[in-house]
Amino acid sequence: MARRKLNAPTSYDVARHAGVSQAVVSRAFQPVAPISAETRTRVLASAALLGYQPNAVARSLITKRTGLAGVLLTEATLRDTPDLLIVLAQALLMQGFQPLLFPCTSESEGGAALDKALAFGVDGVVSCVSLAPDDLAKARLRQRPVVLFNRHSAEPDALQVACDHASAAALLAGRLYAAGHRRFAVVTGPADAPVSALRVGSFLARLAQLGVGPIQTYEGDYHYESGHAAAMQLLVTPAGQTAAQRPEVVFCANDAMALGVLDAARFALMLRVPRDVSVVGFDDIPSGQRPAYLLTTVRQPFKEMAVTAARLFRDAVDDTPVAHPRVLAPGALVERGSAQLFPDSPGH
Amino acid sequence: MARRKLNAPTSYDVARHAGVSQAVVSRAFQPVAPISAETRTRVLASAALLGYQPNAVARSLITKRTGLAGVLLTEATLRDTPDLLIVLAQALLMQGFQPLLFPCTSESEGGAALDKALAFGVDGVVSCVSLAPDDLAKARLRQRPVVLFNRHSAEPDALQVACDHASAAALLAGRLYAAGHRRFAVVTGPADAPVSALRVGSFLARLAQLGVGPIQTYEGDYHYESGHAAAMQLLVTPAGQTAAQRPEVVFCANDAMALGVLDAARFALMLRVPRDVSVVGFDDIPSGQRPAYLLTTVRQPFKEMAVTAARLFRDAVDDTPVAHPRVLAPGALVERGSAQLFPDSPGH
DNA sequence: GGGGGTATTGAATTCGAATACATTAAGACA
DNA sequence: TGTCTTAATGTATTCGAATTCAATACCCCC
Repeated sequence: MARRKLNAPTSYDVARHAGVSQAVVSRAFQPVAPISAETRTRVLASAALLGYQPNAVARSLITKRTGLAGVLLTEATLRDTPDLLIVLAQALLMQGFQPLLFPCTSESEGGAALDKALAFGVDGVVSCVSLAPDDLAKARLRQRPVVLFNRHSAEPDALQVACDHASAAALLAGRLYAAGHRRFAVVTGPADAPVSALRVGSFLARLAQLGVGPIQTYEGDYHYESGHAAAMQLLVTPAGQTAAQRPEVVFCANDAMALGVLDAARFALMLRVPRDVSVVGFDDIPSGQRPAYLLTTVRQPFKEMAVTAARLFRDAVDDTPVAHPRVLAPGALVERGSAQLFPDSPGH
Repeated sequence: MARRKLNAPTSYDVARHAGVSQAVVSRAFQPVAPISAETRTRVLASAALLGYQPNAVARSLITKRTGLAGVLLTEATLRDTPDLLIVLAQALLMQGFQPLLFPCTSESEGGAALDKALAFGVDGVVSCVSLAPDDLAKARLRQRPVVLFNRHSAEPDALQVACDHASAAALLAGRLYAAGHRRFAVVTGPADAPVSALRVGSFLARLAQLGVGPIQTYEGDYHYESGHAAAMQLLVTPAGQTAAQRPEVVFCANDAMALGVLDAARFALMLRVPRDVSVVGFDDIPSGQRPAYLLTTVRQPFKEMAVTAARLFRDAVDDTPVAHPRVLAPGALVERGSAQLFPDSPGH
């Protein structure tokens, strides 16, 4: 490996220029250290003159801190809810950590991504992908905290911040039932998506509780197109069958698919929404808020979740004991025009 | 600062276990180094057993390489075109660099972000925000290459990959003119957005060339809402004025605003699109592709641009001379239903 | 004026892996 | 068999800042 020179000045250069020892230069850059005010200003002046900045790599070698936060997330998450990364990055920065990105193509890559993150010397990890118990154990062994974001671990003291998908989905199911709906269909996310399982599982459980069933299910992949395809299968009225067999409600594990369902229903199947069919999703992505969609959905309080996660993260990195390692944030039901939510509404 | 212990094994631990010197362990982990095949496998076996991974920080201290690529981008870019980050991250990973994120609230924060990135010891930077010549000079002094992504620098040997916004915008203007349109309005991005300036500037220049003018302009902020507001101002027909004064075409500096214009036109102003007004944008974001919008726009070849940028980046980091430091990728006109693009179409 | 304390400073060491250089072993060949 | 070459290994040093510990200076007060 070619030894490339960096023209960056070192603490020794500054020391020579300021007429002090290297140790003093080092101290001048720490917020609290045994150094007189005059010396500090003189050293900082020399440093500014020479354009010196402490070398983060050398510093990390001895402090065991890099100031890096590994952020694990799937491309699907990044694509569907870019806001999540934005607020998470902001929150981490606020706590003094720079987000180092580990994009994963699928949920199964979490372990490998964690290994990579640890190898990079991150101070800890915020994971928006699933991690096996073994992976968590490895991180713990290395003293690297892991905050699970919208992911769950059985370990009782694991740090986790999540939206209460289950409660929100159950609430939604109840609302739809109360509005008089009895024929439901569900579009799930990919089989390995834990969040989809939570949402769908809880939705179905609540309906079962209410005596509704059986419910037709379509396995999607979180993308718009799969929602479209799902609708084409779930909502067509085969020859000889009446519209009375058609589901009144399609619940989708995320908004992207719900938009696909909506478009397929309106533009391909010529159904009126919500008169002929109600469509509900999960996430509250921006496009669903537009007048062209007005999607009824559940909003995750990403901002609050991110701030909480970042705080948990910092406390864990600092070894500050945390009172509540598991935080569940309530999802907010956002009622818009894509679903019939009242029993007395026209059409019923 | 508390000296926290890391339970991670070091190369010395592996050396002891494998019965070799530390230097040999180091060599076992380099792809090409003077070490016998048997020794290497033995060392790697010991390493695997102990769970050893070379400490990236210590390695970086001597190799002057961190394997980190600073990625500077605005939150607006991340929100509107998350795909860009996805493909850019993938491309950088493919070249062996981990993306370290530096989100910027505005274009003006580029310099500060660059400083931070350099302080973190990144091997180089891919910047999707503007940088002043001074900033570029600083990075050059530190031997840290900077690849500008969709941003421009006057320096002749600056590394840059960009979409040819100007040509695409001019082409679009020509197409609209040829279709018979003569009354245009424009919604720009924020004043400090260079890409908006390019797109709008070129669009207007082409129209001026064709003898069209003057053209009403509205300064937006790249967000949906500002597009909506723009339409409410640009497309209303004040009392005593005829529809003949209304712009036939609204060109928006990005898709997000174009969707706002579209929705305002259809749902608030009750105009038919594209019969009453044509709306065109720039970016080809997913929501514009849906049947609810069918936005006519220009697609940037992000994938190719990202791959090119990552290759430039790697070559620059490796000091490999690059033949073409400035790459301009053509934008593709995507014709959909939101604009009247043919002279003989009904409505004219 | 001297003892005890405090505030600064400097010299030396440390972190963990990479590498220049020295050394040894093995094989080639006359 | 001895020399020369090449490959493999070990030893010692290096990267740059943080930190430990010793040394100094200064001040207070009896």
